[in-house]
Amino acid sequence: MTRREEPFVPIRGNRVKMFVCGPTVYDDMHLGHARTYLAYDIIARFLRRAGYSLFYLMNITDVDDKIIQRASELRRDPLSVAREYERRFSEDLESLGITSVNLFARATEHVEEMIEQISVLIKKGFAYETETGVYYDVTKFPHYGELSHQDPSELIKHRVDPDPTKRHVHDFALWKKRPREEFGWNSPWGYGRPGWHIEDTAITVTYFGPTYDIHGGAIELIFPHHEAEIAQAEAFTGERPLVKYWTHTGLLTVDGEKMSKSLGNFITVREILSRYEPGVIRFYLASSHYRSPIDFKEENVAQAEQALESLRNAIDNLETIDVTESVEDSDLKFLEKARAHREEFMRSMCSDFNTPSAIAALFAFASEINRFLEREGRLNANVKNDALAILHEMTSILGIKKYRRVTELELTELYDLIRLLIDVRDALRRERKYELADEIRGRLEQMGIELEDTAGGTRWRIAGRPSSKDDDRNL
RNA sequence: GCCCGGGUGGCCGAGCGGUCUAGGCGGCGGCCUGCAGAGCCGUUUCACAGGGGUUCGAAUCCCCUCCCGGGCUCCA
Repeated sequence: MTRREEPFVPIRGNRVKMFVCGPTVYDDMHLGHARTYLAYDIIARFLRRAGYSLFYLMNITDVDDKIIQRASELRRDPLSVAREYERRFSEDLESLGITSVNLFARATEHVEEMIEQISVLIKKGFAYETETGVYYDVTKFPHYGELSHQDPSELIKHRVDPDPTKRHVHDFALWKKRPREEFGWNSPWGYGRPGWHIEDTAITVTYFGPTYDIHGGAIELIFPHHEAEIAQAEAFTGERPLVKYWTHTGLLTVDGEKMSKSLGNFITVREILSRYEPGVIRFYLASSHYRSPIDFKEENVAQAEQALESLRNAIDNLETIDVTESVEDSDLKFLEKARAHREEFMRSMCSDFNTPSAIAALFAFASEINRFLEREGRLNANVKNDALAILHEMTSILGIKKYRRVTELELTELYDLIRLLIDVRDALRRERKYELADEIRGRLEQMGIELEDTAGGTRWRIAGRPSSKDDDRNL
């Protein structure tokens, strides 16, 4: 509300309640959506890692004009269309590694609560009924517009003609009366369906009560949606604030224009994931601060891919470094540096979840590893484990650890076979029979298997994918 | 019309009053390597839309201007 960064103090102990505006399930998720959900996924991972007990709630808008329109185009039942896209949404979240949401709450399963809230709002004089529906009288709520710095009387521009039965043009619908043949519910005000804004307050008040810690969503929702949420909830419960910390993600644009369904300039998560692995997309999006706008260019994704690869090379280097029992001064120094990089990483994340700055700390660590390896060529075993744990902590907050999507190749026989070829080739190399050795490497490469000779032995990997030794099930 | 953002070196992108440089990608040169890859070292001339101010000192604060985007239907 203050538009400033403020110290984060949860309402109760170390418990944090976070709500993020979820999707309207009538089409597939695109990169713009991914940007927002990814930002909150990282925030959630970080808060948990920082010791907070976080409950992350997201709504699913499964009743809405667009779904109904879509359903009628397809001549299908709106609810089945909603369920289908909800399922696809979950699949997309999963493939992006967005696993931090505790509970998804469907609008259609909270209609009772919405009706109750609307009844109370009418009783308290904040809402009124007309022949077309029930509306919230924004003049009754003095704080309306405070979050987005809007003066209601200045909101004069309308791209759609306001409903003529409303008292004020900016009053918003709580309940829309609709004919029987449409998808809807019975209510004290007749058959119809709820307005869009009421579902979130019904859901958050149900699960979180009158006030909670963090509310997330994209900046485009700040007005009127979030204003409406505040007006509804605070009028209903009589308590304020509804939310202690409001956060808004910046928009993803394409050629300077907002990526959106209506403009048709969107690229779906499924599409982009057919070309890049999830870690790359996560890294790309995390390379900008969550509040900043991002102008999408595929070449920048490719840039991110390069950057991520060099980071992962450093991780590989640390994982495969030779270990010794002895502890050298340089080992201790290295560990000290590793801890300092971790501190820097966490400090960045504490500063309004500054992922780009946190990533810089990660690169500093990577460079530390490579330089140490170059200089020392070995590392104490315990120090190595500690350093790897630190690295794991950092990469798992961002969710950019390596993915293993080569399940068809997980057959140990195949692994053994590749290893055999590598061993044979190494023998040839020792005998300086480079032509044959290079032919083996070349042929394997044609098959999509890349070899890389290092001081610690030959590594291999599936082209464009993380190295074989990586086994990441916990992203 | 009103309310918000944003404009940083070839590209991406932090910083938002002062210390030495953010960081990355790309380019170039070198080292290492049988070669390749990876890595390391160096380099890519004094970057901050423009103009005024405030200040000992501004990319960072104030004012004005320009450009781009978002909101005031629905939209992450």
